[in-house]
Amino acid sequence: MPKPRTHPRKRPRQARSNATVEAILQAATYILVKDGWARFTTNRIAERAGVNIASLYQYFPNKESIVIELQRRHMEKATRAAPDAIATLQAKGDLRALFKALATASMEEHRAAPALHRVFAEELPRSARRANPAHEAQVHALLMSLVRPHARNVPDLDLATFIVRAAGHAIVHEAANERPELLERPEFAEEIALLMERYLCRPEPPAAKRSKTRAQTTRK
Amino acid sequence: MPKPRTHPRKRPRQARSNATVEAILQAATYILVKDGWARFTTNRIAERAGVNIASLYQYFPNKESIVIELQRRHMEKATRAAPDAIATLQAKGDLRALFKALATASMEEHRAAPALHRVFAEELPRSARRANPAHEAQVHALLMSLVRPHARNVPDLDLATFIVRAAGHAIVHEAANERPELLERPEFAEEIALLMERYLCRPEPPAAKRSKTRAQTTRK
DNA sequence: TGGCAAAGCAAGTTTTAGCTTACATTATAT
DNA sequence: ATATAATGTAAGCTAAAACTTGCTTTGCCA
Repeated sequence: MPKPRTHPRKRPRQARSNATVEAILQAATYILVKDGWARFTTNRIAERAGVNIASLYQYFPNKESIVIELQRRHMEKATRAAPDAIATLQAKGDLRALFKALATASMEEHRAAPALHRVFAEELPRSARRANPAHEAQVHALLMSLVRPHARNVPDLDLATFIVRAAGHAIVHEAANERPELLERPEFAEEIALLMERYLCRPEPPAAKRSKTRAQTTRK
Repeated sequence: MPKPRTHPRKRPRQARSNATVEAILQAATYILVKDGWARFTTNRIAERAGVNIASLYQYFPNKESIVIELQRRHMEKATRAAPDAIATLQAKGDLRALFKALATASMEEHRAAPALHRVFAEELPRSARRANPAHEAQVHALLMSLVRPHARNVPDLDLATFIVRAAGHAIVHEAANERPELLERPEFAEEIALLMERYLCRPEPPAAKRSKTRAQTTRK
């Protein structure tokens, strides 16, 4: 039994083959967005791209590799804008501003390619999903470091960071799917930022049971 | 061309056939949870259930109907517990307590069948998903009515409700998938409740630009 | 106890998706 | 301009998945 292929047989070298690859990816995007994963077949992709199915298999070893390339490109675009947004905002030193910027960036990203984003997040079978725990952990650590200096009276910062990340992502994602008009409203980003700020920046704890005023807890 | 079947050919009438149906659903659950949608095939289901594939097609008109029945049963179980939790908590009249109870209920539900829940939420193709906008709208309206009496200085309650719902659901769901141990910790529910309460129960607005102390805005 | 409906099954049929083979055409470099 | 690599395609193969047909067995009830 021939082991399943893992690399493309050829890499596009001339302009013509490059165009072929682009056509394939464009057709793949179209089909994925319009018809979903269930009807995402190599035959259909090749047909819509106007290239022969065999050509498709010259540049992609298998079906999965196509969707992986789509995700790679998407991620590339998405992460290009993030760092400077963070840097700019960290200077301001304001939790609210930070989250507003993050929310806005996320909203823009979703607005740019809402359907594709939905498919990546919801519709791909687990096998085709970027299982990238390292990246996830990195994001988590970064967010936590951003938040730490401004958090007030948060007993478990790791937990809080988890909550903030999950909530932030899901809110924008849900909005993109169910209420796309929200992505156009700046107040939406403001509300998200407010949610985060009020959660992370808490008043002095009720001073347990006995001590009424003390309470300088910054434990851990 | 024979139109695609939509109803089962037979309904189980005797004990034996009833057991067959149960075996099918049990096997379907197992496969869905263990191997995911991609390997969720009628042949495999029948094999694991120990029944003939043709028998399966006596009681289920097609593959989708199996997963739909699974979802129906799951929802049935899940919604049985909700109403009294709400009723009990509405009496208390405390936003924090309400959200803590809701979060706890959600956590328990996820804990009971985490894998199945994940599959329903993430892995099913759109065709097999319960597209039930009416139900969604109902939940939204209910939550908004629960929250309204306690919200303070929330300019757009509909938006806030959307945010709260999306966030609440996603946080528990993410936890179930990535940090299942959180589902065991009561503080987790407390943190979620805190997130909601602090977001919905806001201090008097900063009184625009000039007036320093006044500010009794409850606009809209 | 025999007749009939319910239940069950072996062994298909059909379709289609993923992928390959074998050959034809086009570009590049010398 | 011609050898050679790059690119393209027609026509399949293979396997598996959804679903049927035709028949046998089981249970119910008079």
